[in-house]
Amino acid sequence: MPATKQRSTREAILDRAVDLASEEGLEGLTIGRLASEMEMSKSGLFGHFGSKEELQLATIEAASHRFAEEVIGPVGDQESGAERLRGLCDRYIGYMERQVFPGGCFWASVTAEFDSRPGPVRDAIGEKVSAWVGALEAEAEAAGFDDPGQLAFELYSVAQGANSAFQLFGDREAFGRARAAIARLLAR
Amino acid sequence: MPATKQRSTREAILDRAVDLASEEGLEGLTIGRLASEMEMSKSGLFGHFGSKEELQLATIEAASHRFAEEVIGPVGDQESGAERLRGLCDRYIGYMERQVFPGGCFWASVTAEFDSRPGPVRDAIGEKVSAWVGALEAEAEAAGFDDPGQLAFELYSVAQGANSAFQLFGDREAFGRARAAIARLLAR
DNA sequence: ATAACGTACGAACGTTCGTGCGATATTCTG
DNA sequence: CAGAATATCGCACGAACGTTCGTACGTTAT
Repeated sequence: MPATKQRSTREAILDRAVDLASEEGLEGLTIGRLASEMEMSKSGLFGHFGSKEELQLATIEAASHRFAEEVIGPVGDQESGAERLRGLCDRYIGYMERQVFPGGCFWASVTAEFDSRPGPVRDAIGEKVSAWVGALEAEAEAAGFDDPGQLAFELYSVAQGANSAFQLFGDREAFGRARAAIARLLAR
Repeated sequence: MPATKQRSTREAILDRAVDLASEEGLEGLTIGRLASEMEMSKSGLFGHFGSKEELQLATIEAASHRFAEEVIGPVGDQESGAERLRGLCDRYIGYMERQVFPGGCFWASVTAEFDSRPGPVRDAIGEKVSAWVGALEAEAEAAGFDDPGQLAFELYSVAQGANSAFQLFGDREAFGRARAAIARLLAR
């Protein structure tokens, strides 16, 4: 079963790539380093992707899957609207708190890295982030908030702030602050 | 006047370095590229700093000066407390909106880049950011808010969110959202 | 049996990185 | 005006970067 073997190798690479990129960035994610961590040759690993950019794009895709599994999937059984919105926010903060990615929120890292570098990588990041904020907004709308876009923006901001404070200062208190802010926002 | 000449060259270098770093990051800030943009030799430029890390630290210092000039200085004549806090927030959002740094908020960029890399550079960034958030908190306290730390965290978060949305999506509306959120926070 | 394919390898390419060394030009000091 | 100090230069280095090459080993298909 070569297809299986291939895919599992590729997936193992990407699993590690996502962790590495969350700490070192998508540019700091180096083929040589990734290869040595996977105990592969550079060329063997490189063959799975064909270019560094393809590796970066595949890494973004893999991170998106992990994010969906950790944050969106678990609230699938909750009713759309206020309840699911609360669940999403809960999982969102929890995902940062237990460091699903070792370098903190993957999207915070790579957004800051690529927001001044136009190209396919930046576009791919933008699509993922936009889809996530859009999901928050959609639930806010279903919950009947009168300015869902504003609410989604603030929820996203507060989560970003908590991630930043935790990653830079190790300040776990930031998660409590974020939850308090979110609770107040959702209670309006 | 050699000291003057030296310092002005060094300052000119750092002025460009700060702009470059806000777009490419402190690691992407490369001595070769910086030298060619300054129309200097690599070694000539390198002599001013002695190591890349020293260049990074000096760049952080220069960015801090520019930030202080643009955001903190202009509100010096306002009365401490609610008035100055409002002024600081105003200048804070304005500083992002008119892109004092071409890559957006310098601190947002370098924080995300270095928050997983312990060392003197990360420490220097942490001190600057902490001083800024501390300043917000101090004004919040002077203004009589009952949880200044929480307020400072939320103000900082919302500004971060606006910067992120603007840099990634070019979404200027985010500044309006940020101002609305801030106004609501300050009116409590 | 043999042809084709997927996967991995080691070696090398050209480029860029940060960093040193010695020489030259400019400027300040006595 | 002589000499010390400073600023800048060209050049070279070793390492790491992304990428390409030719090759070898299994597995699958013919």
